[in-house]
Amino acid sequence: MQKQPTIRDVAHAAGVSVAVVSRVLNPGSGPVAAATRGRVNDVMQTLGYHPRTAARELKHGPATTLGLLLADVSNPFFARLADHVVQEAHARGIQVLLMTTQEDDRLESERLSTLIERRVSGIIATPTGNNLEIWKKLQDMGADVVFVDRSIPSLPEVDVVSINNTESARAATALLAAHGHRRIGIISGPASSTTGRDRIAGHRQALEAAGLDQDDLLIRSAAFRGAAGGDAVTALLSLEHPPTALVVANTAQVTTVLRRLAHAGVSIPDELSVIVFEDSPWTELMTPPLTIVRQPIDLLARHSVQLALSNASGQTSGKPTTIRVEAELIERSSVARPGSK
Amino acid sequence: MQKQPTIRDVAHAAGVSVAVVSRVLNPGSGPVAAATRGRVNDVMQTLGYHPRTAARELKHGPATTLGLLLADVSNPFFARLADHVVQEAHARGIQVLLMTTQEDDRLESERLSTLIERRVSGIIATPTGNNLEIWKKLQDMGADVVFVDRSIPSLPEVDVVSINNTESARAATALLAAHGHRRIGIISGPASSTTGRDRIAGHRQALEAAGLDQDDLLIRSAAFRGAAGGDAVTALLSLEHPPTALVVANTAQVTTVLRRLAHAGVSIPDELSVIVFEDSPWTELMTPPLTIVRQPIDLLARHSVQLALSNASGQTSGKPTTIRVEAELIERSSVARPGSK
DNA sequence: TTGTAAGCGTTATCAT
DNA sequence: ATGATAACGCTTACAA
Repeated sequence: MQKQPTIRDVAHAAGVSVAVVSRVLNPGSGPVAAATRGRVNDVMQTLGYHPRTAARELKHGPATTLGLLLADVSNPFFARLADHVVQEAHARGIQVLLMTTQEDDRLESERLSTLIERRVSGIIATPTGNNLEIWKKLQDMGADVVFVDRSIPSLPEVDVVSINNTESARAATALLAAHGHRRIGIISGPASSTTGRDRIAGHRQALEAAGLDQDDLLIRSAAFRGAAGGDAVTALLSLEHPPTALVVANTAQVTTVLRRLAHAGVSIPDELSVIVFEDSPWTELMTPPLTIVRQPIDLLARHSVQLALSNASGQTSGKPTTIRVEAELIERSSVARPGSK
Repeated sequence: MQKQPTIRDVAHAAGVSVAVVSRVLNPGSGPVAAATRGRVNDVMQTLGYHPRTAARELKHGPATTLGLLLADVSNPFFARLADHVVQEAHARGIQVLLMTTQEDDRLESERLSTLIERRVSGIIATPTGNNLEIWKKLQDMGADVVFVDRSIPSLPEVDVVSINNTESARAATALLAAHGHRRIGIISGPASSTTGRDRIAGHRQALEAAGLDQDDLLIRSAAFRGAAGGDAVTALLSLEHPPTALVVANTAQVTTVLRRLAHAGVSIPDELSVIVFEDSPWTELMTPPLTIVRQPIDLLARHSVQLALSNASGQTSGKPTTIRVEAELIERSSVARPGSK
């Protein structure tokens, strides 16, 4: 960008003082004669004047920028989350600085630093699970942090917005059990993640409620990145007693799991019933259409932005808020009775 | 965020002047005794000091923020583009302000305003095609704009990074023709978009090269948003002489098209051969696996960031740059000879 | 109603 | 090697 006109240029051209220009810039900050206002506005127009955000932010904290720290935006779940967060934020006149961690705590801490330096008014994040000290420092600094999707148990002070992971997984496994499956596998996120742990817990609850054996061999924690999901499938299939049903509770690994299943020639649902945590339009286009657990991404986004911003408004509620929205189990055709081959 | 320590607090606590602190903050900006540097660093550490970006930006223009203006991040293509842009930017130490337009020019112009106010060092955008005056003004201001994916023909001064849309569509249609299809349909983006127009042009080239009739009824321009793709399918299928092959060149409408096809009970590729412009992992998981046109998103992102930033560095090459990267036609199983039903 | 001037937190220029 | 101090562009008491 070239040398842009400043508020002084406008003032001079309009034959008024900078204070007056500032007042027409910020209506309500002081009186301005209608005639003057008109003239000033005209000048701004012809000069192509745009107030410089950096200068404004320098005075008061910038209640105008939100940091969105996601693992990765290639993952459609996070992408849609980002989309909604951005829209919610824009609706409130605030902008979003998008950062990604690739699930790498080193990168996460770097991103957090720049977020701090920018004095963002709030941070919405899917934490890697590490960098405990930094998160702590952040909340000590009075930063308005909201964890979305996942959380960090040892940081109970932070606001959290997510689905009820335990219940969602419980419902999925329960549906499978209700169809008569006795050997139900689950591929979830890493044990270090709350989503991974909670979904496994829900799975176990359903197993217990249905009076089924808890075979730990059927429970697989797969990393979010890489081919972990596919490997878990292979391991599961080569078991002496392989599962007849599978819950894929690791959204980031759904396609790798399905690919491996396809390569292995496993037919769904005849040989294996499947439920996935994933709500892409593609799930419905599969053969057969997949039974899924759908997360209400719009709600996750809305609440996250709300929290991140309400806290910023000084409404330090004191108590940390945890919002759990309901996920929806959508039955399609990838679940059948076992042995229906 | 609470009241944070400033450079003055650090200076005071370390028993030096702010100038010294600034020098340790910006190595190379001046000499600092090793001992002093150590002391200052310690103080910064214990005080938890972070230099405020807004203040820095106030001095010199912020070569530290990039605006990324996309139509919508729910679209996996744009999502992956965003992901790569963010990574490329971070690798260069610069941050990304993510904005979306929902293909709405009103929103686009608002977003552009805030980008201007922030004096971002560059803007990477998928323009709606309107707001001509604003884009013009932007380049007059010396802003570093890069159009990615699409462009605006009447703005030849702007850098553009995209695949060769004409050639990509030509290759797709040519493949279909080579399989013996004589009635090949195409569903592309709106005629107002360069991608829409170029891909249709490529389609026509292939038709001509193959000596086939140009039936305009087989050419459908569908809006990026909404159910336009599905409607186009219905229209195509109800033709007296429906196509035996279809190129879906509107990435945003691929799933709606496939859904409509599925509902209509059209079997692929027996009744209809299909090629889609889309590179989601899901395309390979479909039955049958889809033949696709893959865009090298990483290259699009890398070049975009490079251009947006190199221009910013004052390297005003003068001439606008247009970079066309090659898309890849990946043959899978959704294309067969016609009438193989 | 309008103008003056003191910051906001950094960087950079000159002195010392 | 270090220290004052004047910007940077804007907001905001406080005067006029």
